[in-house]
Amino acid sequence: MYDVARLAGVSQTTVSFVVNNVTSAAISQETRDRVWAAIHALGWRPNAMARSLRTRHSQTLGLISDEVVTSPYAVRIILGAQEAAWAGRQMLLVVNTSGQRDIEQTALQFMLERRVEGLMYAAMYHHEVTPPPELTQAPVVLVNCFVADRSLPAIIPDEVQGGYTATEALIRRGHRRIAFINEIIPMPALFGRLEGYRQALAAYGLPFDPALVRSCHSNAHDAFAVALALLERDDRPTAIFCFNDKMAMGAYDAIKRLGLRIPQDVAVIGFDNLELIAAQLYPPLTTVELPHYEMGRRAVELLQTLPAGESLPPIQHYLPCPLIERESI
Amino acid sequence: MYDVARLAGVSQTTVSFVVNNVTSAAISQETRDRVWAAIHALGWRPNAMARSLRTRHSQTLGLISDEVVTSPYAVRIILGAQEAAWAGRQMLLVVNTSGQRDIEQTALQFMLERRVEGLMYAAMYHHEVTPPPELTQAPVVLVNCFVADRSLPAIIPDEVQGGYTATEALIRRGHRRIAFINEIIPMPALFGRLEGYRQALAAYGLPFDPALVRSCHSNAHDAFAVALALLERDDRPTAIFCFNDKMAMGAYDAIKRLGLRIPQDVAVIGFDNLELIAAQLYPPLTTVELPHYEMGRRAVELLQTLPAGESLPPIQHYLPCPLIERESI
DNA sequence: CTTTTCGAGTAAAACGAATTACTAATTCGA
DNA sequence: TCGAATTAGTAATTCGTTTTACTCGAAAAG
Repeated sequence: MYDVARLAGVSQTTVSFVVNNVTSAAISQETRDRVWAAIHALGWRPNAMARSLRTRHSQTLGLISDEVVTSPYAVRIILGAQEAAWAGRQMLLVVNTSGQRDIEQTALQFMLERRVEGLMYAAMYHHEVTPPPELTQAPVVLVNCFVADRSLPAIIPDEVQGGYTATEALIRRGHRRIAFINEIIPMPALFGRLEGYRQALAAYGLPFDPALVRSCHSNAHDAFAVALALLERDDRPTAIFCFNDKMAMGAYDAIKRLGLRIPQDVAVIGFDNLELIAAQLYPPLTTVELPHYEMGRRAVELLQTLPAGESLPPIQHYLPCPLIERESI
Repeated sequence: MYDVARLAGVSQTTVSFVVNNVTSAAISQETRDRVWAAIHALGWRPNAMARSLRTRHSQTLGLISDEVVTSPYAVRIILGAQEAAWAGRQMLLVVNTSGQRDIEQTALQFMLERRVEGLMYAAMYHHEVTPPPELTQAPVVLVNCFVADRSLPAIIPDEVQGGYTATEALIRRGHRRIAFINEIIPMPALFGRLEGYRQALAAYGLPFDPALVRSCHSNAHDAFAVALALLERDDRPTAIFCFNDKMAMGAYDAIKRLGLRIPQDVAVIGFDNLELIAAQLYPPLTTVELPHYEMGRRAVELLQTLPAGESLPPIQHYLPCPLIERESI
């Protein structure tokens, strides 16, 4: 900056004023032009560290994730966060901990040393977490996860509404016997979606038939077997709500194996909206989307609106899971 | 740091020496203990910006990607880069440009202002790129892409070897009539894999039959039609090499539709190793993996080994695409 | 004519560490 | 017993900016 000043024949202060467009300082247009010319001639570029040191603003947000980065399920959390950060002229510092506690700890230290202006702690799938206590040394928001006592702000998908939406979409298509192939490992999604399924049935005056609700591990292969069993009953369901798209893939196989057509004979609806599966299946799969992008975006926006020095109130933000209509129902 | 020094009854210099474990300075164990005690009592944490300003090391690498972050295809580039960066005590600054030129430009400025110690410019799929010229103001390496004149170092998958490996795997299983459903939009992968396919046939003394090589858009639906046509010939192939896993998904549908079995009647091999598809299909899909993780890792390692101030020689590093054996051949 | 007020800029003090060049006290070696 | 070496530490400078509190001359106001 001193070099630029010398070349432009002004003081370093003036260069700073020109670069930052400081309105309170009166600098003539002529001088501004000379300064900019000098800047370009020298190829000078401000040093963000010096600037941050002085202004005490790092313009940086930290994102610590267990596996989000790896998993196609939730990469969009990062994208949403990154685009929102970008809009606020901030950069995103990303660390994937692969679930290792020590990495998590160190990553947190690193980010705090870099004076991040906000922290996001994200999980690959919606579940309870126990983050390190230092997390609260910067404004923090949990993404796709929550702490047991709900003492930290969190952004999570509204699983109940998602289950309701999926079921309702089938009911509206005239289905009365709707099977639900659920996940078997206990997790919020399992309970929430089941609850939504029940609420939708109740809302439309349909009976809840326990025989139509099955559980298995959430992969195509296991769901194939369950769907087959379900479809070989005399009073087979006319629609299947699958806990996720991978299971829907298995259900497709079962339906085709029995020579039935989708959606004419059996409708299928999934959950997750994994483009790779949902859009590639034939017919394309109607599904409910987990609002990953939206969660990332909202998280950053919450952090950005925060007055300096304060932390976010421990509100649990439930984000809706929208219906993605394709051709399977 | 001054506060810590005061509490410990030493100078700020001493605190710095203790914190950084400076061996050239002789500080008694007793004093060290007192300093650490003061640090913990005050909850002091070094300020990375001040440190970087003074040391002129940002401990940061930048990763600019077009869509990598979004796409399940290549997220692993980031993971590989991040883990390698982590191993070198560096952090990764990630920006996804969504292919927009202006975002790319600004992101680059931001990163240069933050004095990144290295830059990676990554693409979602292997193709030619024209990055902004400022890219070379820091050591840079292209990942999964290259420039026309090969004047920048790049890390790219060895498509030819990949095509060869896939074809060879089928030949070794005894297949003699091997179809290849290729991508139709011109790109390095298309030409490379075809070349590998031809080389493998030649190496094993098999004739190249143009009738067995078809092209279509790389999605399940179009590949379904092509596979069907291929399998309805009198002299149908006993194996199909698909340009990618999505197309293999379509081939599976076609084979099952015709009542044929995989791999007994027709073997299928894919490319990409998209866990979501390859592992969920039945039978699980044997495929060739694009070394995304490895590319990210190698890129960072190249940057890390670089002496300060120098830039990498414009070597094009071809990384092998390993065979992932499952049950479809 | 003074006094104010502008306009156009400048000097100097932070920001929070790392680092260099010292000092003062002790120990060692012959 | 005296100079050299070692031990234990400190003062002051520096990194590259932002920002506050000036200055200095000219025009406007009274």
